[in-house]
Amino acid sequence: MTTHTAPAPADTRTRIVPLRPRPEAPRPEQPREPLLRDVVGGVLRRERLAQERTLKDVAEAARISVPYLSELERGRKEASSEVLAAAARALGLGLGDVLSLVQQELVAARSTTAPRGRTATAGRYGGLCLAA
Amino acid sequence: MTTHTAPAPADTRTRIVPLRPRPEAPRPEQPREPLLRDVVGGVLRRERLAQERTLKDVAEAARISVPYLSELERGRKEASSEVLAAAARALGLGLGDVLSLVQQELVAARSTTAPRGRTATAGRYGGLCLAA
DNA sequence: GCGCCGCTCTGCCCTCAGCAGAAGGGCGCC
DNA sequence: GGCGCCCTTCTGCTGAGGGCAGAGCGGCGC
Repeated sequence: MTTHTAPAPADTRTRIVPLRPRPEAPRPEQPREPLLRDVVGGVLRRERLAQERTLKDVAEAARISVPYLSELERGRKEASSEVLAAAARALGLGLGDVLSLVQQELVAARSTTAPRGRTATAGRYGGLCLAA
Repeated sequence: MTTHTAPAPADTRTRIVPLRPRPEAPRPEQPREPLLRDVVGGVLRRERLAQERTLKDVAEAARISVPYLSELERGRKEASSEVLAAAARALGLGLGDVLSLVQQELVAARSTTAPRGRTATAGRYGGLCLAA
């Protein structure tokens, strides 16, 4: 069963030209990236509090139940695309806004967790500066 | 370290200082923001193709089944936090990278869909320019 | 004390995430 | 020309978990 057939990389079937350098660090043990739903939940809660609104208020605006919104904010349930959009909307935000905030937190968390933390991350796609 | 006048930034649990003007356009109708899972799927597929890799390859790296990865890329199934992280990782990206790309697509889509489209969106949190 | 308000915990049901198996479709090989 | 391989997508199935109604708990005004 061993690699008798060889790596045989040259399956030249495809010739799409510009290959991006496939990341070949298989598992260099990047410890823990925070779980997305936690970060999203945190953002939602922070925004809600910043607006001084209650779970009930936002939940109704988003057409979801109060306990469920609570669970989302605490990162205990996974928000589907529709629910997330509704919740964001209820806070007067777009998906893009929420994602911005989430990203900021991810970056912040990473820099504290691994101060020299660099993945392929920012460098490549980095410069997205969306202005008004 | 207790700046006693200022709302100490020391902890995340900051006192919510300024109430943000609650968004009071309740919900007239903002017609269609693209569904998150579609955008995410598109990003995953594009990245995979850019690396010239197959579903099988990436699926194995992410420890998920091939058909399921296909569904994710096509936006037919919702990706949980863990699965999304695994898929991103399998492509050599972090969550932040994926979110960046997703956000870019959202912005792009919006500008085509609603050329004058402005929500509370970009203005407020706009300037996240993450550099190296 | 008592009731209200805001949040969280407890089950419950039914959708859907996630997968094994097999069916298209394209290209190389004999 | 046919055969077979590879990548992808479709078809059911099962168990996990999304989403909710209802009750429980601490705080504050009366």
